[in-house]
Amino acid sequence: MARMIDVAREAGVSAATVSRVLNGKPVRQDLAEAVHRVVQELGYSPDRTARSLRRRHSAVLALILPDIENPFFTAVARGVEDIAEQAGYSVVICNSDDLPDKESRYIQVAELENMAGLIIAPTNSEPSIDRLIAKGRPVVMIDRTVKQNVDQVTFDNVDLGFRATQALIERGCRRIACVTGPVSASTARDRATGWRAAIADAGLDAPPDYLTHQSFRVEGAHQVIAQLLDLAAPPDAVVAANNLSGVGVLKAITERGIENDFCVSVIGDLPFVTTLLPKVTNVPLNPRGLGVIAARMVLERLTGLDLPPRLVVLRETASSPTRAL
Amino acid sequence: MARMIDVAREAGVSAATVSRVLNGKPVRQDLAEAVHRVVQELGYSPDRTARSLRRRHSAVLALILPDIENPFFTAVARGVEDIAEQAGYSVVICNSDDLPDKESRYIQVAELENMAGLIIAPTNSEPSIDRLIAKGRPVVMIDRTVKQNVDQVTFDNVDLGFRATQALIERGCRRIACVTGPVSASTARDRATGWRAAIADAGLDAPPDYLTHQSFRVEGAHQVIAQLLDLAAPPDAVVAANNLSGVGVLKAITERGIENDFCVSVIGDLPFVTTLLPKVTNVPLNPRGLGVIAARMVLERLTGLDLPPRLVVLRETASSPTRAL
DNA sequence: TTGTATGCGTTATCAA
DNA sequence: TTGATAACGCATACAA
Repeated sequence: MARMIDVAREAGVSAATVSRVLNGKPVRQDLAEAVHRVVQELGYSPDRTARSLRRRHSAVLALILPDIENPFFTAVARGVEDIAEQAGYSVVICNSDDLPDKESRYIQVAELENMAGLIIAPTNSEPSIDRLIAKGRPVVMIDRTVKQNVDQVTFDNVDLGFRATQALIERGCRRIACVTGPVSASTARDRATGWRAAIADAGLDAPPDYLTHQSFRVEGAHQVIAQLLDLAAPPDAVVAANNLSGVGVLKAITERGIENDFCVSVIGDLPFVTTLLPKVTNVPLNPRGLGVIAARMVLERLTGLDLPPRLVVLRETASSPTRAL
Repeated sequence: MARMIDVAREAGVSAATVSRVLNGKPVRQDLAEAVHRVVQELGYSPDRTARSLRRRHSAVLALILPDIENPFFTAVARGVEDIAEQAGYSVVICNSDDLPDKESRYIQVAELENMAGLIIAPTNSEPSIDRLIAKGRPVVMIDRTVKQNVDQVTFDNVDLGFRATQALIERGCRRIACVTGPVSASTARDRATGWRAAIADAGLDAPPDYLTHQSFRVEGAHQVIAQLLDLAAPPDAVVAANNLSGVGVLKAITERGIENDFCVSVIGDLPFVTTLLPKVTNVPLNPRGLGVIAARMVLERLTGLDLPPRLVVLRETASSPTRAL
């Protein structure tokens, strides 16, 4: 493997000059050209580890996700990767499984591996990012918000919950339940708040039983529907607060054979829906865009932007919920 | 940030001794204990970058996948991550998009970042892994095979194609088409071979038009079905060679309203199928297991196993295709 | 067994 | 602007 010193010797300059050429620092024209030529000849490329050791961080961004098997988050990952790649960064995707401990461990890994920046869809209410911040590493929270004063990108989740519920009300539903995610997730709480607001706005009523917190996965929602339907006054519709909850709800009502008598409104896009489900509405989201924006924010910080932390709220432009498929 | 030298001073030993303690090399009992205590006190942990620079590789495994948005591959990733994590390795997931150039670039990144090992679901017929191999980095190919003499883990794809087709024949289908993936993927070729063998075995016939190569994604399969159905002698059934092809096929026939007159057999598991699709059979796979085995192979090599490259073929134990859902 | 001294490949500092 | 040299933090050959 060619090293910088080899290039230097071959080009008749010092290693320092090679380094300067490679990093776009001012160097005499002819020397720079000579260096470039030799770099080509030898197929030289700098050792990233050594570079990291000096620069105190490596060209890797960490992306910590609560569920790598949720297409919403793989779409986020795609957005992050696309932007990061353009800028010469790789992306480490870590799966926290919505477990605070696992998330903490990955944050530590990001620190110990000297990763350049970190994007987290947080599970902890206050992820321990102080040391990373102290080291000047950009950290951006996505999807779910935290109280810490740090860059964040999120959707307008109260509004999402409101619109998803409103769609059901417009269809004539009157007893609308809400299947949302873990209380630890701000998205789950905020979307439920929107649901409650829409109910109140319409002068409707919802018993406490109608609000259920689950994991944001298929199984949780699948199971909870059974309980909802067994209530003395069962709902005639449900708001599923994320895509996988939506899948779980649809699975449950299809199994019961009531898919034509029960309305479902899903926040997000149903993944790989293969058949037309007439009574399903959804509020589309743009997870890839979320990733793109978060990645850009990290890169901005890396290139020296020194502004106070920002909170970016993505307001979907779609004026009304659209059909699935 | 505490450094090794700080620990050494505090414990009254040299940095070399601290290093030895941390790496399990023989050190006098009391000194080792002192070091451990100080490590605790200071919350010290070694700088991974510096360690990488010395060890010539870092505690990161790269996993290059052709489509991070395909649940089959996220399940593979999960298997890899679970095993890698136990062994103290992080996993970098890279998305090649089935583009040879992008794959090559990521292989280069893995080399330049001094990653400890590499797992690839290859797109190139012969990925350029020579330099990595020369550096002693374990490389394992998964899912798709290559001609190179390197560790590989794959399914018995000919058999999968055979069984998927056989299931349709048993149902009484006679004109069975095959929607498979790009010719560059051995899985796509082998499953088609199995399809052909099953057809021949049953004394049936399939015109050349019945074999179609597409990207292994929803859209390709979705579009090709239109062409198949417009043939003079259209098929009455189709084998979809992977999960996303299956989704595409189901989408197409549902749109045409012929979902009850057309049989589909899918190799792999349909992701997030929300409604019962009566005429769909599938041959289940275990992508997570694939990832687990590949990760174990990499770790074995990392801990010094010096055997010739192995080819592991996973034979599913399920004796007959099972229903979707 | 321990410590000293050196090297890993790069970038930052400083003097020329 | 350039080059020599000193870090960066760790691991190992060698000497003690």
